[in-house]
Amino acid sequence: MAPQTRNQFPKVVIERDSDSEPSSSEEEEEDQEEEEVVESENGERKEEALDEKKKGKAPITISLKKVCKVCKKAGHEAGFKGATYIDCPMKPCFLCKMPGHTTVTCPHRVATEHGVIPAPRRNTSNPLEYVFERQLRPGILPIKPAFIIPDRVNCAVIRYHSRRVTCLEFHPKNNNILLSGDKKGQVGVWDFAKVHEKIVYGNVHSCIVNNMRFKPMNDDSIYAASSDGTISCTDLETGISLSLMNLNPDGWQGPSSWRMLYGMDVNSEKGLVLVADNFGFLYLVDTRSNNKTGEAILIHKKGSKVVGLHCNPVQPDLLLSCGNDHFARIWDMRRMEAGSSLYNLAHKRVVNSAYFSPLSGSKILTTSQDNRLRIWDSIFGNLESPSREIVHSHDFNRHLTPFKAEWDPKDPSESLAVIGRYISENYNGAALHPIDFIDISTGRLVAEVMDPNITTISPVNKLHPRDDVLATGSSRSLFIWRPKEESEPAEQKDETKIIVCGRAEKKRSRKSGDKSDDDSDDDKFTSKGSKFKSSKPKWKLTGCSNKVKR
DNA sequence: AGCCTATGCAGCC
DNA sequence: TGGCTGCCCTAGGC
Repeated sequence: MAPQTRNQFPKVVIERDSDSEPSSSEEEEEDQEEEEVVESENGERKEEALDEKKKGKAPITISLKKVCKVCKKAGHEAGFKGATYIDCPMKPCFLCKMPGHTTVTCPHRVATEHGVIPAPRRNTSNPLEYVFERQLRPGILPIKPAFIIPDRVNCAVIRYHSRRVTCLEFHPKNNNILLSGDKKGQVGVWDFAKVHEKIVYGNVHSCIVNNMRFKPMNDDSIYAASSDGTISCTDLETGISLSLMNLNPDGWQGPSSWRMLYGMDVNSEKGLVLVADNFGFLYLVDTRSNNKTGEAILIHKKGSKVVGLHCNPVQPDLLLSCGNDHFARIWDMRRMEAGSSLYNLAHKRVVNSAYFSPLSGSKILTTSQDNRLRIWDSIFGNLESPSREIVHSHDFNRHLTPFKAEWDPKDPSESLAVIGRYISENYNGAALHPIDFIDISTGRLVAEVMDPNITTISPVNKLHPRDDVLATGSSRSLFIWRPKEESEPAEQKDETKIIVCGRAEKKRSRKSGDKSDDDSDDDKFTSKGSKFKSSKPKWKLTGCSNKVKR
């Protein structure tokens, strides 16, 4: 099956604020040439060589032996051809991990259904399930309303953070405030309605911010868990941060003792912040006294990282954890002790995230590094095996923030999830990594959302709790997506507002190494990173500087 | 344009 | 258990 070019980009072209672009006719010619090349490569290569000879081009012994960049063996090639990635046939499929075929011919890719492996429906006589079916199920809409997909970039801050974005959080009340944490330990507060209003607090943590949660009863403050081993509580107005817990009071004593905090959630009923570390332990912090309560509890394999914690939205006693020991585990908060989990949900690889469904709390959605999403339809039903597995490309890569499938908190049917895609696809000659909306009740790919300007992978995504808005963290940039307005001729309505921050971290020309008062260059945001021609990015760019407050 | 690097996990011994 | 090695689509600086 030949790789296909998919999707036409809407001509949502606004305006350029510069005349220094190369003339368009030139570019178009180049575009055509490139297309020819791509086409010929889809066909027979030998013919191509013959053609070359006919044309009289010097056939300098470009050895006919093709050497694969991936496995180094001769006879075939792998890697990018234009915007299409050709797999090495010697490796198992990059998507589903099964041998015998490559990604291009993977059944999970060819099928629009994205590949669902249904689990056998077992009859259970579990009384809890009966209660669930009687009492909770009627509250969940049997007919799904049409999904509304935010599929158009409304505004963005390019290179907002100085390192890649690791987590996002919407403000619980103020609809236009987005928080973002980064790998360097900084926290951004952005008002995306007043696009220019934004700040980055530089002194919150000393390395990766792994999770943020708003403080219940005081939505001016956030908790953050970091790989520096501390939980912070930061005032969003002032940026003043206090540390609730420090697991490395003696500083760096080597990697075998350095504790990092990953999973975090707040249980407001119990007045607790729950955090877990890279050695398998859970810690509880009282939100009133800001002090650790009780002893650390081993909740995953000793020495393994616990990457996610989630409190059930309707049953405050239920906790869900997941981690590098390939398990997601369900706990009863009333009796937390090592080995006392209610259920252990097995995965083939590391579990990047595990979330209860946002409204009923009765479903579980997990993202695992084996390129599969797993869904358990009812926590009161049979939990021995997932109800469905959905093959989806979200491989682990040490340089990327781990992918996490996130529920749409507004979907009354609790069936829409969003997750970034790792593998790229050829969209009009550009290799782009879309953000996928998946109906987890069927495995159907509802929408793949992308923009020719975003050439980087988007592992961090969050759907707005009230509005039809998607926030994306991709590399160091943030994007806000809204639904395309059908009624308007997309042409001019609603300019896409893009703010481009400093080109890069400033050289430490000044003693402090701080760049807070520098004016950063307003350079173009183009798809510079892309090796491929793409539809021309034509967003109007607004230059500005990025304030980092320390 | 092309090299370099940060640094997570798995699999091997 | 621990140390070492290798890794299929990174991103961005130099």
